[in-house]
Amino acid sequence: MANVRIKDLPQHVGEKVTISGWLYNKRTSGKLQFPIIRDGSGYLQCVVFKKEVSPETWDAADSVTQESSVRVTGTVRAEERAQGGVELGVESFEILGTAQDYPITPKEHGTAFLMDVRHLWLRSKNQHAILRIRNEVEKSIRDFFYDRDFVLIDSPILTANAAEGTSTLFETDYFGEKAFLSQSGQLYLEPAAASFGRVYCFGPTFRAEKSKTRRHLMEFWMVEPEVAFLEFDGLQELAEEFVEYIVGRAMDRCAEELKVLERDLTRLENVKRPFPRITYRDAIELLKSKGMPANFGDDIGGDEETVIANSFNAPVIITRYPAAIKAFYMQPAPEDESLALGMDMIAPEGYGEIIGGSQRIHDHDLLLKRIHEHGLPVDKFQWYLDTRKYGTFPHSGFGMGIERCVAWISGVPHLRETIPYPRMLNRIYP
RNA sequence: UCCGGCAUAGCUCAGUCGGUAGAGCAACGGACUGUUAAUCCGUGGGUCGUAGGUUCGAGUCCUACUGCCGGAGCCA
Repeated sequence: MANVRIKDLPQHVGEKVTISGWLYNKRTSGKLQFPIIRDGSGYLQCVVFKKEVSPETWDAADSVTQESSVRVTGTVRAEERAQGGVELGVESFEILGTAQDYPITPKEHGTAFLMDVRHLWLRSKNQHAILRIRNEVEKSIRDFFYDRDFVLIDSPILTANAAEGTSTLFETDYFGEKAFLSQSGQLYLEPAAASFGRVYCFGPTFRAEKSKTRRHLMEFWMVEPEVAFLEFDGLQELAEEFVEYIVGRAMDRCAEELKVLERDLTRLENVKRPFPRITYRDAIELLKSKGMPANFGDDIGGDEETVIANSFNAPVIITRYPAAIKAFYMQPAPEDESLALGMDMIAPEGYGEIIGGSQRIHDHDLLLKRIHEHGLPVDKFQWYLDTRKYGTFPHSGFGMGIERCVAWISGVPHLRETIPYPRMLNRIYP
């Protein structure tokens, strides 16, 4: 008999089916047992009456332990008392693999312990819900760009040079030469934009910074669109449309998961265009008015971001930063060339910067000057300068961190739960 | 790298003034024919992170170290 997925059972009421999965929990009452099975698609209450089954089936259901794998056959029936509205009247119950002393119990645990057993923690209800939301976010990102005629350009992970010359990179050996794990695909996308007009990359990125906060991972996923002939205002519109779309998709298609996580949906319903936009100068004034120590020219730190985010209901776009505190490739603002046409999008509720983007310098000589000013090795950037040498064009792009986005949508406080196997300071196992 | 905190049963924790190690959950045994984190009765389970010091006596006080957690910086 073919397996049926638990989520499809309401369409099989009255039929005899076989379910394969793992024992989530079990409640017993003498000659009656209620094993709860999960199969990845849902949870199913099974009912085993001693007098209705063989001694072998009874013993199997009686002795089965939490998280053992099982195959159960029985008749589906509608039952109000069961979660999900259906239950399975068991005829046969078979243990495929016994789980001996499963470490995660239905009671509370600390995150240090849970991270040690991350490979098992993935089975838990909340983790399952978070990773399903991540799955939906990743699919909606691909749909968004595919539907708008963007071409996916997979950027290299092994690179010869530090993209922005700022962050600390993981170093590895490349047949006797130094190589680094990529911290951004952007520089590789700009030339590709001259081939397709609209491109994006989506993959893992690596930062060797010894960050120890809930907003940081050593290995995280980033999506980076890059658009030819798109200028600064259009870039902000693209970022807004993108974020509104992703949040909307998650609310549409992950309602069940958001409910499991007890996410306050009113916070997500506010994510509608246009988002509030303020300049860096306004942001500094706002911080001062809230009594924060902030001066023009300072970087906006985590605490400051949260204060700004809490002043608005939707994600906030901050624009026109001092060029001195931003990356070398950002286009100067036309009205004041000490400002850069860079934008950050700050998520609400203290989740921090989810998007960073800019219009790129397209003038060859200005870009060369900036490379010199930042002390970067010109020879390593020759290929990057070529985009400005052979038919240059104004262009813009941004990067969005997937984990921060998923953490915000899911309402989980720490990034480590939004990626299946987080790489953090002092943690590369499992 | 810097600042703060924590380390006791498989897990989450309590442990008073320094005087022979405790609870809940999990595991195991038993009772129970509609349970919803089922309930009830019982059993087993410990090198108190490591090393040193003070003391008649240290889980408890002191020192160092290790590990972990949270935050800062950096950033997405």
